[in-house]
Amino acid sequence: MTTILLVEDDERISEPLLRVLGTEGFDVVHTSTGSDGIEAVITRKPDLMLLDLTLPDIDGLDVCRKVREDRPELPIIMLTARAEEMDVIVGLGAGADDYVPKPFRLAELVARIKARLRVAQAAHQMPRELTGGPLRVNTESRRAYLDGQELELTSKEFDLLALLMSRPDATFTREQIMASVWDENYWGSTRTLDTHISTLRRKIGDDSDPPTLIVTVRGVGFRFEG
Amino acid sequence: MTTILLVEDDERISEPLLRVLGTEGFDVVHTSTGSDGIEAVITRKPDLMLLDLTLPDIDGLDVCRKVREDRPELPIIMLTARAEEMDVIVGLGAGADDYVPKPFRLAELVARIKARLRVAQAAHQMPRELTGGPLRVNTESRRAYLDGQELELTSKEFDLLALLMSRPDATFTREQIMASVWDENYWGSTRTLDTHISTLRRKIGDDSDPPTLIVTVRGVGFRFEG
DNA sequence: GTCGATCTTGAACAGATCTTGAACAAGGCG
DNA sequence: CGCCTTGTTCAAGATCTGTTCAAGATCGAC
Repeated sequence: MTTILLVEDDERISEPLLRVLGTEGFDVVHTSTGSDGIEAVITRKPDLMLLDLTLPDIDGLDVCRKVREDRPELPIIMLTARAEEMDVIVGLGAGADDYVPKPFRLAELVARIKARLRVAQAAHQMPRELTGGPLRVNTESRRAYLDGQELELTSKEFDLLALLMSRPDATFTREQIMASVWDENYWGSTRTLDTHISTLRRKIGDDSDPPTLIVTVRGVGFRFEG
Repeated sequence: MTTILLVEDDERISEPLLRVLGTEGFDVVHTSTGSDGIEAVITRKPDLMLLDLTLPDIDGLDVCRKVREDRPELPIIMLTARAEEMDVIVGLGAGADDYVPKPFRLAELVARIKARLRVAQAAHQMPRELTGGPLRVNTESRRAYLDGQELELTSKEFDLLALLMSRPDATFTREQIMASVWDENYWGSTRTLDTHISTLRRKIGDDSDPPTLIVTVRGVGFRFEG
């Protein structure tokens, strides 16, 4: 569950926001003051923070800096009263990730929130892990594991497995696979692909008959089933 | 000098933008088509990319994805014709860092550009001290230690080791290493890299067979395992 | 310019990896 | 069932890759 912290004292803004974010499936924590907001960052560990620039107690920029000390990676979106203020904020370099001038369209803010969350996620789980069945594949380190134990795959075998596992349950045609794992215009008119599928199946322990992990789609290609 | 690449075919938008960005002290490269844009990313090495969603040749989203393959860290700001399109873009997850709906205030766009550059810079700062296994590397003093004892590394050897250790367990392709330690467009079609890996391994005492610190990923490149 | 350090290059080797064809198995269709 | 097509497996050999060495080129300090 994704938790969003909203620090905003103006109810005319917070009320509709809470409603929309709720329907979008987010878990929303709301505070009206900066100090409560800082506390909530620690206690509620939000995935993203929406921060009003003008708060009754502490300046939003100071809240931002304070939060940055503890959670430098937390995505923070600043809500500013006027677009002109953005220059100032950026100049001050408080460390917000995004700035949305009020008034804003709710859909736009939601889009920005999702964009920010996606970027944060991408940056954090940089090791792109593909899992399916007993297999785990890390495309960054180029290692593959069967039941937690590392497999010794060759380059082609790894590419092949990673491709199939990138879209589990999707059937890849032989042409697609050749174009992706081999060269775009390579045309080994032979049994090359089958041989690799064969050794790969053996290495990943897919020895039932017919195989259950890498499934043959006769006349078309292959499919990975997690 | 900070270089910004603007990919935009509509002159009513690009013309004022070029002017403002120029006065802001940026070095601006302008292309009108997506394919020229992709080329400019490689040849001009921009620090940030402004990308129109609708281009005469390639869809802006495809340009974005293509660029992401080579330069995953390049900040990309998408210019979208209408705010409503943002939802779509975000949903498609092409990997832009920010989305600015047209029409936009120039000051706001400039603010966003500066914010994005600041974030990118902060994220890029290499940690001064890298450790892994018996090795410790200080990128500031450019010294490396093996079990606390200083190593005598040449410049290339140091860069190579620092690069590999900057992301332990990540496999770097030969191309990535050459682009990073040597020049972007250097193409020593020879065994240069291997020779350096070889001497580096000897110096860091990685003499088991196969080596355990700098691991060969056959057909791809190398990986540091701490 | 000279000298030493560093970097690059090509050759030779070892070994891993890939490809190929053949033989066989399995499915599809009349 | 018989025939054709398609997929699987195997072993052999071709090809590709990485390692190391030694020599030559280049660079930088003096």
